[in-house]
Amino acid sequence: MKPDQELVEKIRSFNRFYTNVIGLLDQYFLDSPFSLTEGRVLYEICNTEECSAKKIRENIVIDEGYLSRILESFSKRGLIKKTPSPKDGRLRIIVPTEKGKREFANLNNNSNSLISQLIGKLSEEERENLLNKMEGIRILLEKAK
Amino acid sequence: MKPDQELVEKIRSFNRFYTNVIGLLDQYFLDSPFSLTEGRVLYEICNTEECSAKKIRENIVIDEGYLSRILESFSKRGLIKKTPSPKDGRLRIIVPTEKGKREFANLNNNSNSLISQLIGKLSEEERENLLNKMEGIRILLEKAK
DNA sequence: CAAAAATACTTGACTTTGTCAAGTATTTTA
DNA sequence: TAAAATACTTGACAAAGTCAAGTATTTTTG
Repeated sequence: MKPDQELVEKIRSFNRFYTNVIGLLDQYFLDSPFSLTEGRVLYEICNTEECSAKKIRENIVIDEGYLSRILESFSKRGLIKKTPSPKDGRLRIIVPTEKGKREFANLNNNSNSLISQLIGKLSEEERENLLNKMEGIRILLEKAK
Repeated sequence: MKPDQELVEKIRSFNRFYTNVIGLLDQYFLDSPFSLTEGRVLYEICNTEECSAKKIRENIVIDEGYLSRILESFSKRGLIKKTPSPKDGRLRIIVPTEKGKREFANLNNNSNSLISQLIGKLSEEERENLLNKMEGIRILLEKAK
């Protein structure tokens, strides 16, 4: 086995493990009015200045038509307002309504409480430790890009 | 903001980041004859002694009927052999064929090369560092369960 | 400046993926 | 030994995602 091969296998093992962790944490979508993808879209809408479908697609990989329909559904549900950009008539500026913001906050709370649960049994020190490792991984992987 | 709230938010941020990493690494399924779920099932089949649908469902969350159909399709594609267990006639023992093993190895190679690519720009020291952090996270989260 | 190309979004038709519930065969329990 | 439980299968359906053509607007270019 090449020296690297073992490392790669261990990283894959971690990925399988962490895929499960994420899967568990995503359970909060089950009793929400949103699918996972809708949740991600809503996240982008609530965290992007001058949001548009174009900008959303810069951040998440999603089919243009599919996204268009999700936005249409959000609009019908009263979660967002779409208005043509005055600067560029091709763009639709997307703004969350109060209701949209509320539902997003709700979703966040549910997600947060699952995470709180996950780290519930860890001591303060262990939690810091966990976060340090996470941030370390991020720095390394971002560097590697 | 509660002291924990900030930590939770940072963990979520890492999760979003890592979801993307995993998404990128899962691209290797795109030009394979398997869907992501099929890949996971095949993984279980190739890594479980006396494998059966029951055992697969102990390791991955999947609808019983859906799994049954995936296994049926694997069988038709000549990737596995299903035979009733002599010990318990309700169970079907699943064994990968040579072809199944080959295709699984193939899938692994593709996945491995994407990971190699991911860590390609890291030094030996950084790689070890990365793995240490991953294993640290796993230990912490498994402890927290 | 007008025609062509590109961009942003929408829509229709379709495939894939996943779910739910009822059904069959076998084993375990009472 | 009848009833309940388990392991798997099947049919009908719903949700999620993809592909390609179409519309409106803007940018590029000869």
